[in-house]
Amino acid sequence: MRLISWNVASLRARLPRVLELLEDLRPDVLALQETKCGRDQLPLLELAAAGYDVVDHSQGAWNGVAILTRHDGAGEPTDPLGGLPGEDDPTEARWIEATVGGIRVASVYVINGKALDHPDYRRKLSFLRAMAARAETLAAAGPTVILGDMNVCPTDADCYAPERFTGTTHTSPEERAALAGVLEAGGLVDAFIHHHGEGFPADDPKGVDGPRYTWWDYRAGSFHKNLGLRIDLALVDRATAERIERVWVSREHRKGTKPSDHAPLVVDLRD
DNA sequence: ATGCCATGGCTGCCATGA
Repeated sequence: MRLISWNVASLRARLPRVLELLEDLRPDVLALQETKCGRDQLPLLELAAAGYDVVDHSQGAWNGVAILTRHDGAGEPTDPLGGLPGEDDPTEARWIEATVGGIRVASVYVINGKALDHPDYRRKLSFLRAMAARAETLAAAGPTVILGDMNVCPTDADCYAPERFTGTTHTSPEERAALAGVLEAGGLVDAFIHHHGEGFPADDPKGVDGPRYTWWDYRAGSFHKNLGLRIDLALVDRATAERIERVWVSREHRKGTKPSDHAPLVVDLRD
């Protein structure tokens, strides 16, 4: 079973690249973030023609998450739930979950936070606390995989220049503790680290398992200089972690025409 | 210190991103 997490930064703008990924990698599950379109604007016909069903939690111009499932894949999505229980602003579309192939799968786009003294930063921490509560509930009920853009670098090794991020979002101790709280509450592991260990190098992005980072700024040639962040994660329960065959980042899908600034994170599970 | 690039919304810029 193959699950992929990808922040596409507009599904409509990225549709050719999404269709390319579906054909190239044939995931059973594709968790999308930042679809940035209303439900009535989703390219359902094109995705169906590619062999995929969609469950979504859409807002309009901002945010938006979805879970795509392959028709002949691990199973149809059942019991979709849009919105994170306990989130402080339900009008922001940042969480969708559904059961696929016996796993409760969530696609999440965590609040950016903007700056440590911005109200959104407090909301980011609050959102992560609500995620922890949800992770605990889901993991108690069965196999759980939370895929998405966490907007937090778990450690300094997940940031190309941690010294430049002191006093900003994404690397603050509070955010890291809040993210760690999600893993602790659910008894989950970071699939990439579980598979590769903390020592996976950030300076060999062209290696067989791809880069450590999942995001690079569009500007200043950051991608080609490998100035990136690892902020897109797959959080999985310990039993499901035993099924991990490979976890890797597809650098190829960050290249080429009109790429997203995020690369897809691929999780391959043994059946 | 700011812009670098890219998206959407509303129409020549502003908001957002990480």
